[in-house]
Amino acid sequence: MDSMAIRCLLLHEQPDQPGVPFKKRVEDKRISAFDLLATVAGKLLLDKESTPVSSNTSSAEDKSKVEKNTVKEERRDGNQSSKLETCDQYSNDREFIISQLVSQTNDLRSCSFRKSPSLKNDTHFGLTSVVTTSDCSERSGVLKLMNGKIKNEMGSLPCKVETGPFLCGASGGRIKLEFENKGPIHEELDRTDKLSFREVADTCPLEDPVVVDGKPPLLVSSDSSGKTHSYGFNNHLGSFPGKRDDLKIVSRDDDEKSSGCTYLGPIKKPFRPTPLIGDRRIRKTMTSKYLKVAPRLNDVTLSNSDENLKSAYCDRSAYKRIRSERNYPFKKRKFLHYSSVSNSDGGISSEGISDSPEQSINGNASGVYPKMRGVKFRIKSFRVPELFIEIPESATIGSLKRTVMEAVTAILGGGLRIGVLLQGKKVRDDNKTLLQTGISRDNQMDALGFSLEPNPSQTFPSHCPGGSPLKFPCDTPLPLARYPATPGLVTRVTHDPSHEPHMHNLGNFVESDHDSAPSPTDMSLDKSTTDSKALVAVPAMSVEALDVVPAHRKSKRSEVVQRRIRRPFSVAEVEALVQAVEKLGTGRWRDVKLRAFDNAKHRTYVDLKDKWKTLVHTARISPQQRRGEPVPQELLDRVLTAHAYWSQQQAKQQLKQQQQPESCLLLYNSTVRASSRSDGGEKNFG
DNA sequence: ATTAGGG
DNA sequence: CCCTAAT
Repeated sequence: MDSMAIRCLLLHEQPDQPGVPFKKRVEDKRISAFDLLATVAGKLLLDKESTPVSSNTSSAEDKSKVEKNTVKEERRDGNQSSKLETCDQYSNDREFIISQLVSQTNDLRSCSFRKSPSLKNDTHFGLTSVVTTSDCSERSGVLKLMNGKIKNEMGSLPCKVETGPFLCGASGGRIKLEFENKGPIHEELDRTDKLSFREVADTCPLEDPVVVDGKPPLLVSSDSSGKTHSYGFNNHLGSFPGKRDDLKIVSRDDDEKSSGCTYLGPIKKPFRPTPLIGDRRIRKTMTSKYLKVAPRLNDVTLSNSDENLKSAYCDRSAYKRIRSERNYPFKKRKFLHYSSVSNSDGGISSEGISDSPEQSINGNASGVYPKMRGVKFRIKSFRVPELFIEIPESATIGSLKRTVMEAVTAILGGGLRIGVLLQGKKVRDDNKTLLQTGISRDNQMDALGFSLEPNPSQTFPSHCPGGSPLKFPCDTPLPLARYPATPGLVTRVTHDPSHEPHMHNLGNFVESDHDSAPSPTDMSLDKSTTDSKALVAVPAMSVEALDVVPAHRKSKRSEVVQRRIRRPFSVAEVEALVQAVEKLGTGRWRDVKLRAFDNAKHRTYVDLKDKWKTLVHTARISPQQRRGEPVPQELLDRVLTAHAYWSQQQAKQQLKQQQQPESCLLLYNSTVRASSRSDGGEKNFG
């Protein structure tokens, strides 16, 4: 019946694939789209054997051949119809795309993987497969768009749902993707975004042991308590002898202490009987507290896992919003205990960089580095980006699942790219070698991380008239701040005005958050984004969503919680701050934030408060002692004036409060008395 | 979640 | 900016 299928089409055929072709597995529905992506992504990063990719990733010729990648989905559900379409503008460096999801049923969305023009004409690789996710959520799982909507609403997200690893596929828990590439790594590994899907596919070890802990997408019944796991899926994959790489896809429990389980073999251990809805657990959190299920820092999760979706049944409104929160401030993550993961090779610590057999790297390496040394990476997991979903209460769980699947599909459909983060900064120069970049087996690799990024050029449904069901959060999560995205990389989607928060920002000057903090490396802040005053949103999955934290952190003690990047206030911001404070006073930072910085997601009320503090200080010191971008004296004067005024007001208030009690019984006269007394107080201060 | 302050 | 304490 409603079986949803994801068809992956790679334009080229891959000739030599020993063992059971990946293609086959996909076709056999043994692997989910996520798996595929995860694998691809993982391979992309890790398996560099074949990457001499040289310069022109895609020639003009190639471009011409690029097929319009589209993720089109149309659904006619009652009176709602939505269409999801990605633009076909692809940057050269984006090589793989999930362009279509093909559903076997009429209302399914289709998506297909298409490889953009290959870097090299000589290679080829192709894979035409169909992944059926039908059984994922429910037997009758259909990925048709539901009435649900995925919104970009940020605030009130009463629900937190913990989703399982794959939308379809493994049961609850996050899936970890671990790679241990034993093969040589090309020195230009950082050139990730130039890898094409083809390349990835080429190197994709089809025979890698892929074990997924969790219910098999196909043979699962949600009620199956203990045996929900692996079956089918695992078996299939497990049957593949893993040789070249040790690829482990492990899904692990989301619980705080979730200790991942890595199964190398086809057999996986039972998950603790947890209420599962289909393949995903939904946890209700009656309290508005976020579940602290942050991922371990060194994990790269490929699921919403940690991101607990807040389940919310609190929202009585017609819609329930489910928010998959992912990027949560590192702060939260830092508290995670690193329960010793029972993972196979467990150590979080150990795997840093290890020597690999030296391999001759092709010409590219140029003789600069006579001895090419390999670097070994291990990515434990990737996380899926944040999604906001809105769906009618009347919707069924099944539709919910489908909606989520849809959302994810939409994201994936846009294509992903890999980002490399070093010391929290994005390494954009794809041509640098690892060594040049500072990634060598000798260094700590402390801050090396990878991230899945949305395809920049992708345009999400935001444009769809009538509001598309998919929306991405307009705010940019903190992570972004930490890992400043390359302006160019961040997809900026024009917001749907209807969802735009009140903009009474004084003068609206506060540039929405161009989150990409001007990082030193990125002075090329393209004007394009800067120019347009239009509010832009960064697709949820943008950058950070998929943050990947270094798999090899020192883990010692320093869960080095990276500090937020410094973002000096611009004069315009100071102006807005001053104006807001003049009006609201110094004790209402939250209001100040809302009023003047509502669009600047990276400015928290605490930041504003701190800024005010420094402004006051700055205003008091001599101009010579001031540093940074000079703030107009006029503004500083206003700061002092406002500060003095509000300090006085505050004092008055305190006086009142001290006096109020006395007259509290005199309801009738209290006001009069209080005011008269306060007047007196005012004089004292004045 | 906010506010206030010290660091 | 971060961190805490107190709301």
